[in-house]
Amino acid sequence: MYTLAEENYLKAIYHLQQEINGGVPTNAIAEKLHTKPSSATDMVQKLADKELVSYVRYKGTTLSKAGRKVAIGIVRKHRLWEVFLVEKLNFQWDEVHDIAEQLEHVKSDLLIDKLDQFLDHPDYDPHGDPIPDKNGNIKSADKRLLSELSKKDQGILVGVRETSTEFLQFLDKRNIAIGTPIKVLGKEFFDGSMVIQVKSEQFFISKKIAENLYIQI
Amino acid sequence: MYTLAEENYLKAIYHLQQEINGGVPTNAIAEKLHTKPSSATDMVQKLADKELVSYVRYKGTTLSKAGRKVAIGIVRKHRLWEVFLVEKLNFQWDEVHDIAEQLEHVKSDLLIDKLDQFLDHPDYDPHGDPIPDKNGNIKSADKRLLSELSKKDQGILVGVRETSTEFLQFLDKRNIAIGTPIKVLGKEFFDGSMVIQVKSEQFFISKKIAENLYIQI
DNA sequence: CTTAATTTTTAGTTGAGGCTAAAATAAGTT
DNA sequence: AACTTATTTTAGCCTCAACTAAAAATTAAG
Repeated sequence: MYTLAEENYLKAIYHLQQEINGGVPTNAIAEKLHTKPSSATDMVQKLADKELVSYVRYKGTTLSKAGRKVAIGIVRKHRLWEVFLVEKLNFQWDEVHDIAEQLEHVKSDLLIDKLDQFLDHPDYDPHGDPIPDKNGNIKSADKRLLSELSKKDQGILVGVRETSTEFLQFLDKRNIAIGTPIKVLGKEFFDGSMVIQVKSEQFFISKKIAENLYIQI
Repeated sequence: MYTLAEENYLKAIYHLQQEINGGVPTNAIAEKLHTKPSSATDMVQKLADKELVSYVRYKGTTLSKAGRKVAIGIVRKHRLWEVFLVEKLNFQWDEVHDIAEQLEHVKSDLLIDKLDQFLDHPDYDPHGDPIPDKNGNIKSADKRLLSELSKKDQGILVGVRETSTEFLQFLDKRNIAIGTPIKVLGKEFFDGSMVIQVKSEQFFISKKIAENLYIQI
């Protein structure tokens, strides 16, 4: 069994690997976990001793096969609990992250099996992120960032990259949710801002917003 | 907020106070938490500093009002989660204790409110223990131990004192569950053993068994 | 290609929560 | 009352996972 801290580090490294190619920098890990670089160095060295990551001084950290397995297990639990909170307990999608962050560390394989069954084996969590199956396989839809689309492109919102309350409520306020069709009406080369069509309304959005929305064409 | 260890100590002291009159002995706390007496001394001193218990050297520990409030909060969470596990996820009543022991430490008042609502405000957990309400009030049925009854007394099983897998499976095997009517057919003065009638069957049970079954007459 | 800035690591502390071994107090017995 | 036994506490130490301050390695800039 792994400690709370170990699980959190492995999960953080896993998520950072999705965004960065090559080894994950120690500072990036520290920042994600709101801790100091020296603490992160300490922990990745311990994880390397346990063969959960491979770590080269000054070069960064990558998950080993065993480490990835642990990380994906945590991600699976996190996302299943999020579905539970939204679908069964009627939480809003912007309220569930912190609670799922606690629930994901509860240890019982049987519990997760039964929860998965109770929720009818969902494929995606409330933010559109895929839920790994029992064996760690992840359905990866070929989505892309809204910011990468061009004028006249259109598709369906299938996920969000940011899950902060502020961002999710920004979307709620504009009636933008997972499954909502979105069309690019215009794109400004200078700053990457866009005008998009959402149902019968048009919105101006900054590049920063567009970089946090995943669209399936 | 309280640490995991603090919560566990407060809960243990709470449960021990139900069984013992006067201050709870340090050794009893240590035994309940599978830790050493010296560790227990350490912790109760810290809890006393925080005014969660009152502690007198060599005399024992009792919960303060604040400490009791915390303990009852944990008990409420534990029992609600047990109901969830049995009613919604189809766990057996002997499987839920360890998992609830983890879930009880998840911190979110809103979560517990919503869980309580989802479960339709249950009054008792799967072992027949009352679930404290949001304000810490507990419905106390006037139950008594089967071992205290005499020949020809009868009543309904409303709770169990032990919650170990072994004991609960012992009951399952004999089709004895919460709500089952039980009648004392005979009682041996020498060792406190009994013969009881359960539905159409009769069982011989030792004093130890009878001391762990709560009956409402 | 040397210096400056940045990133990362090392060394040494801290606090929580355990432990062992030894000392102190309380309780029970002659 | 004195001695034995059981309980409880103290003292000192350990591990985990954080921290600060200082050193070292890497990268960027002049």
